Amino acid sequence: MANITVSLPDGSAKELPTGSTAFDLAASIGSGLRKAAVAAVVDGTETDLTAPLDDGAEVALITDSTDEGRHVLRHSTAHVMAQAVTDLFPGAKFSIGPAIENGFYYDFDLPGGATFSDDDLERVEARMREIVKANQPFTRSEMSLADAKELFADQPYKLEIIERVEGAGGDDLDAGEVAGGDTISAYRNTEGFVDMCVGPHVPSTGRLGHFKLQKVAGAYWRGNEGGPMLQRIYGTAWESKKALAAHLHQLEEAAKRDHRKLAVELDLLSFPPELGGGLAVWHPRGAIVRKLMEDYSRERHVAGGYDFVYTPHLSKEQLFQTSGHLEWYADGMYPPMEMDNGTYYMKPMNCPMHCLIFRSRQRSYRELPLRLFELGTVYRYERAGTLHGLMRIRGFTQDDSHIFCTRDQLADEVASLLDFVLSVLRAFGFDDFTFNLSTKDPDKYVGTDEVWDEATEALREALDKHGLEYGVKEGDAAFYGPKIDIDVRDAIGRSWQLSTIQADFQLPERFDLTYVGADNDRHRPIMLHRALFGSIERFFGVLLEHYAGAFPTWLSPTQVRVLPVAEPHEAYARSVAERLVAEGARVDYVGADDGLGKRIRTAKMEKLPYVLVVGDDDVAAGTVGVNPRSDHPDGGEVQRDVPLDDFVARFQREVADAEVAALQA
RNA sequence: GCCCAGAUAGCUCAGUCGGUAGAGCAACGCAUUCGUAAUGCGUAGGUCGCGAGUUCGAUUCUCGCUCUGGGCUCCA
Repeated sequence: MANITVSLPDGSAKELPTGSTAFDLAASIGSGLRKAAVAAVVDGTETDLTAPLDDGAEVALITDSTDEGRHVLRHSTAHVMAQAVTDLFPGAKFSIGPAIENGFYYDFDLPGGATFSDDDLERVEARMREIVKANQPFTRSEMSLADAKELFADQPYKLEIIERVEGAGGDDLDAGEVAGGDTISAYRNTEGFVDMCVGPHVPSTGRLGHFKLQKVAGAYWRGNEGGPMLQRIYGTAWESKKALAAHLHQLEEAAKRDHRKLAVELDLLSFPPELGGGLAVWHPRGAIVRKLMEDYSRERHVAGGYDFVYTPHLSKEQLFQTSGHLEWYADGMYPPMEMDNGTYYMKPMNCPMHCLIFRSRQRSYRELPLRLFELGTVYRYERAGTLHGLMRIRGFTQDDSHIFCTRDQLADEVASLLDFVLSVLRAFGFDDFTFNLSTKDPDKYVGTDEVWDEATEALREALDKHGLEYGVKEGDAAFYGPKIDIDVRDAIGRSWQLSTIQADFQLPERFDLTYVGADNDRHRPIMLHRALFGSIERFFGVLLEHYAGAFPTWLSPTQVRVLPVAEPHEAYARSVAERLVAEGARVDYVGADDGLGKRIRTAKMEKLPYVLVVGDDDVAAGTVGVNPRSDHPDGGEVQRDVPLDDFVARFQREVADAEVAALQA
């Protein structure tokens, strides 16, 4: 019997009997690898473990605790879910079911337009466990397009995918479904269930099991709002019970940081139903944090050479006709208000008003770049289903600026903006950024192609000059120009889009903005739209989750709470509080009506940076007991008998250092 | 806007197979005066999200609306 020789990623070679599979290879290397392998990469292509290897093949095994391995587990689990659903709901049509980050989903069309309920999830999950227990093999087969159409004759969504493959000739494929070309692959795990899929899959359903179905949702077929709505089930799947438990635990931790929950617990703000969806009121404790953020923003903008302006919240329709918003952005605007002298709209953006300020008198090239800055509150009609706490609301304030400059100034201006943005974001504890360049939406833009190309090129150049890596989002630009969006990653790894820098050659044209150049001719300025926080509300929400409600001392609503041990110490405690107020701290005092333990606990729940406890010793010696928050960089241990002057000095240094660090960031 | 789920005291939640509701925490009062994450006792607090319908009777069943949560689409 002849042997084959395959090479491994480490460069070594392995000899195996002819007909051996990647699974045999794994088993020959060791039992650990045999258990961990879920698929293989053979000569650069992901392949089932059960496929026979050719002589001379380069083989790398995919193990279950890698991203690729989990992808295989999740995709296979999605198949099992589809099988379970078709068992429980005879006649159910299935469309696509890919692996996604941390899990998978599958979309179904249930007979008679039926929908899933939460109870169905349990039934489906139970059936899935039976399928896993039955350890059914995943068997791959390949067939022509014509045969595939016959096989999936009663699966209209699969047919549509096949027909798309026919029409597209390999382009525009559905990820994870088909490989392209004129062959379709399918995986069968019982006579009754076969699904079209490129694979690879685990050898058999018994390899799966550490999964949990999470939620049902509606989802449009191919994401098309006009198309049918399918029923989607989301699930998560992992390589081990431990990994699954860890993921579920992380979800719980994330839920504890939810800004909506923290906002209630810490009495920061609320969304009264009487106001309507997506409209918030800021309570004193939230408002002070917001004010500190805004003050900081203003300081930085003063230093950055910005001029401050204010503009109203609504305008006659003519303004938004000139700007193009009524033509291109009407869906995002509140409905019009009819008044005796015309039709008014709430402003969805500040830019048209800033254009009016530019145009209010003749401008000289000597004034450029002119940077108009406003904490401008805008109103956008977000569809009801899209609202989400502070992250997506209908009335919000942007730290907005419009910079009018010459073409020559554009590149430098964008480059210095990038520095400015990053330094402001770093001041709030973010240091992991992602950049995206959004290009023209071919269906929704104003202006000529040349101008768009020039603006896009200017942004690209600025990013390149900074040596920043960035993604490109084709067709994601605003209607008036391309943009750079900056996403930040928070303390638990979630990504949020905050800042935006947009180049605009259109609004200066539409508003007929000009400046007089050194040559005494009139020229058209270029406009940059930019927001650093993006929306103060969203930024605050992200910040709240980033810090899990424990704001750094300089941002904390209450920085210090003073607690007397018992009644005799109250006068001294008050004098400590007064001293701290005089030194510029935000301080409160809680008398000895409750036990000390209780009051400390309450302060800890409120996530206060410092609790000062004073008793007999402190009254006698002019000292305090310092109990810092457990996350304090100098350690969270209680220190007794600290001279009040020492604490004041420490506190002031800490706040000043944070501000200096922020300003220098 | 579309699909699913939900709304009971300030907060977290229980409950009513249709006979108008209960706990813990918080609030308030009294007692306690205590050295670092919950002192004890008591009081008050709810047209059970809003509006219709069915019913002798609806917080409970049905429908509509509002708001909320999870998705889709869209977006700062």
